[in-house]
Amino acid sequence: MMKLAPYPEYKDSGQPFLGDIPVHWNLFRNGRLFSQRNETGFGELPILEVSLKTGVRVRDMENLKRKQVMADREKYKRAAQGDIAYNMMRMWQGAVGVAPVDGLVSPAYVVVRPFPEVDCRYFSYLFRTASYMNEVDAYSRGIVKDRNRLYWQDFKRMPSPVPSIEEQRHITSFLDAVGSKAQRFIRNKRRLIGLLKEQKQNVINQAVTRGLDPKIKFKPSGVEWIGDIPEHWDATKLKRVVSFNPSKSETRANPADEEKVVFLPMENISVNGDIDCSEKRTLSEVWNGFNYFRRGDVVVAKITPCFENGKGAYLKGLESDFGFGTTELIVLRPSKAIDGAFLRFLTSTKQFLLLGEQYMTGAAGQQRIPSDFVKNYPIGLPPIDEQLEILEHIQEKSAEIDQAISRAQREIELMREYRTRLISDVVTGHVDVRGIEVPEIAEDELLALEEDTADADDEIDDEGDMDETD
DNA sequence: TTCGTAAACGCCTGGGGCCA
DNA sequence: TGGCCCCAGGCGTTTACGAA
Repeated sequence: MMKLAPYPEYKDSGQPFLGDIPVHWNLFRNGRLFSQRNETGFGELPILEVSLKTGVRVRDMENLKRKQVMADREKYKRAAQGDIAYNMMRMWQGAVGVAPVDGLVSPAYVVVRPFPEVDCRYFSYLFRTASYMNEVDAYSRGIVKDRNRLYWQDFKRMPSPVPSIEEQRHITSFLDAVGSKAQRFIRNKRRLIGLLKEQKQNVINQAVTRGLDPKIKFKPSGVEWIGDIPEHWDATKLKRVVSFNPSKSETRANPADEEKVVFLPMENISVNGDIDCSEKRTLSEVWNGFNYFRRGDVVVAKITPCFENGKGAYLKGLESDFGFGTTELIVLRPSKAIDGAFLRFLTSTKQFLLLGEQYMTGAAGQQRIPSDFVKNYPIGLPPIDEQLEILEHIQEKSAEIDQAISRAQREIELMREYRTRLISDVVTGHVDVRGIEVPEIAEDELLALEEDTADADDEIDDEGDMDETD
């Protein structure tokens, strides 16, 4: 990260949200920088949309995700290339951007045309800073926050810090370059996280299907896609060591009782095997129509996409002795020959999930895994002592990998914080970037940056599931 | 008990209508 | 034109329910 210094001299802007600004900067009302463009009757132009995520872009009419009701294109407003357009209902959330081409926007949007001393990209950065959005909120009107609108009359009263046009351009180029660099960093970290997750899965797969000692003798498992297994392991099927969907009559509980037990809907089971036991229901509520299980059982989701995502859990930490859950689970009760945690790993391996996908039955989109597939799933089974050693090994290796993943996720968060803070500091004049040389950025890199910057905020909580197509 | 499928639900994005 | 309310529609996920 580069070392940046403040400007040599400052003056009071008179605006609490800005504080001091460089002495050579101006503070103008937006009405001094932009005029409203209210032109209609250009029905042949492409439709533009403004959203919180993507700023302004051309709407893809051929691959519309939703059918937009478009009353009359002639009533849509024209936004010329380089104008700023904002969604008046969402401006306080940052729904603003620069029109990439001449196009049309909804009559509910506001289009502003820049005067010659304005570089719209600089103002697009400024308008999306947290402090400016707060100010927008204060200038917006509406009876509830969610419906606050920023009308042109109010927008034009808002003050903005204004460097010279040359400095605006330099700042914009600088921020584009920094953003591009940050995005590359984040992309690489995401790749790393993806690889680490894969590595963790491989550690598990390797350990539960081939054991820990690569030097021992192997024998053919008899199943082509499993390959060889250690010679002293049993080649068997899950149904030989697991009982399926045990009967609730074993609880000897009275179904009419008002006793409360844990209830697990699908959403309370996570893909990493954690369960949320906070939901409790009475026996009379759940006795009929739901799946029964007890502490120490293993559950596997059978419906798409839960199965494909590997949803399932080892119910070691179930808060009540037994409980009930959605019928979209298969309940597996481990025998003495197999440890519950080992069983959970076996039913979350890549092989199990990929093969299971091929056996899915039912209507597209809502398929289920047949219980026969699970019952007849072939496995290599080590002696119970060895299973425990394997579990210990997985735990140790997973902890190391999890640590590396957390570190990478934290680095991404820090980079985003740095980028956001830097943009805010630069466009409000808190740091001086005039003397810093800006590297050239290719146009396609710039376009990618615009998309990525918008997407990035959504991905913060879920780094692993991102589409790594680039 | 298993399976097929409709429907509910939440989230998200964005636009239209009505009235003053 | 402004102010406000409500609706449309996509999509993924999950539940509910009835038939086999």
